[in-house]
Amino acid sequence: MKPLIPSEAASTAVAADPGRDEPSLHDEILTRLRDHIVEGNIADGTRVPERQLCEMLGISRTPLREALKVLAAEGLVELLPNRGARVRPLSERDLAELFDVMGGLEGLAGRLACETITDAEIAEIERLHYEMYGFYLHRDMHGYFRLNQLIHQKIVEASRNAALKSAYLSFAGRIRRVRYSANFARKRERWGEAMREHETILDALRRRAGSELSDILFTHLRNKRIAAVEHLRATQPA
Amino acid sequence: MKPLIPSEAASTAVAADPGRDEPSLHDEILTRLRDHIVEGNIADGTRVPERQLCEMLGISRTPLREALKVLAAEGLVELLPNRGARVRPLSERDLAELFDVMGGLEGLAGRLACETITDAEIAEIERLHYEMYGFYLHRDMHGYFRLNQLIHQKIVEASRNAALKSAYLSFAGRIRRVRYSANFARKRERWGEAMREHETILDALRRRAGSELSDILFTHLRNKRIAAVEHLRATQPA
DNA sequence: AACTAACAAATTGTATGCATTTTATTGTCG
DNA sequence: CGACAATAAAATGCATACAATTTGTTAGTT
Repeated sequence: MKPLIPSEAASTAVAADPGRDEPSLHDEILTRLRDHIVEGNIADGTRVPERQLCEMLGISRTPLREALKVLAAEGLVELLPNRGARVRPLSERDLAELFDVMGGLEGLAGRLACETITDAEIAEIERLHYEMYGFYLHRDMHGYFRLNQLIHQKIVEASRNAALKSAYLSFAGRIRRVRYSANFARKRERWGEAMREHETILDALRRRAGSELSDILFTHLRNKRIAAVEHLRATQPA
Repeated sequence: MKPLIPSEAASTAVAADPGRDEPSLHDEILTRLRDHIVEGNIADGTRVPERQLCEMLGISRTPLREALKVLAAEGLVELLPNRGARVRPLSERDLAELFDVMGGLEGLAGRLACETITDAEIAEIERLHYEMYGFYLHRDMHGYFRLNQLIHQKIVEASRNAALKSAYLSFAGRIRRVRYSANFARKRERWGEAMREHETILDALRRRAGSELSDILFTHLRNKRIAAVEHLRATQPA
């Protein structure tokens, strides 16, 4: 038999300790459903009966409904009164709004990052930047996109603000589907423009020019917004 | 059944479907619980058994648990694995982070507002500003605070971004308790400083200087943050 | 007397069942 | 032949019931 280790439990007596509870069984369902939606496995506006999702996930309706409520709060699904849940369709307007919010959050992240970022962190971002530049030169869109995401993520992390990071990830999830396809369909000139913008981002970051960086990041995202909305309009002629 | 006035803050998760009545019974519970927590009727970290809340709200556990999941997603409560829900305690760090995010969101709102705001809307905000100035001169803290909130809200609305507004209201709810008391405890010199900041806000808004307004609003909220954290430190000596 | 271990009560997590509302089908009328 | 209405099927919303985990209490041992 496995003996208990009493001293172990006694040593962990901290009250306000973040990152203690996470391996919850219920969160797994939520994550799976979220991923399933974010990855676009359910078409917009499709009515999905609860039973169907239940047997797909191998669970009962109760935890599923709890997860759906959360996803509705996150804005991923729509909960109509007595008519069930649908994947929330993203209108042009929605997409534009979400990109602007992302721009605001990234701008904030950049501003905050400038307050406390270390030389090592900047060096790391520089390294990613040049790696991304390599993908750009080789016209490797996939690699470029991956590094691009990573750089933005690093900036958000450098802000040292968990609430900001959480909100950022939530909004990022909502535009994920469109974001991918929009980037891949991006025009050549826009790509070069984006690359130049990234150079100014890095420059402002090096100088710890928070306010300036905030502006640049917002504008950067605004340009992405324009490209994304154009792409949506082209692929989904409403 | 008694008709309920749909709360503004509750619109976070609600589907805005045109031409559809949404007197959902479940949203009422969510709103009531949220208000009950935001207004500080439950002390931080208190473990509240579900049954107790059930009979308090006169419902069963199922809809209550769904509401708790949503509130957890909003960051108002903490859901520990098999140990139930607690009101999420706000540490100094949490408070500082939340204020910074609010600053970022308000800065974004100001920036966006400058793009499309009408003269009539600016005139309305000017009116509120001078009304607030009156309260300031009469040292009417309550009136000042009310108008202050209203002005910030008007700027957010002028951004014409529903996603931003929703996120803003959500974050505002999380710091509401502290925000009230912090404002009332505000030092005199800080009050005057805040009033001057509001004048620069109005000035930048009149000139539609988006980037500038963004900076000012962030700094304004940063100053509020400092006051709020000081207040929390004074009232809750950790 | 203090600490540990086992037991008991309570609480949470999940599943199932019933009432209400919505959606699909079918039969009738214009 | 098409549209409407009544009925049937299905899905949602809520409540209750059961299983698993946690917490509080008590007895035993060193």
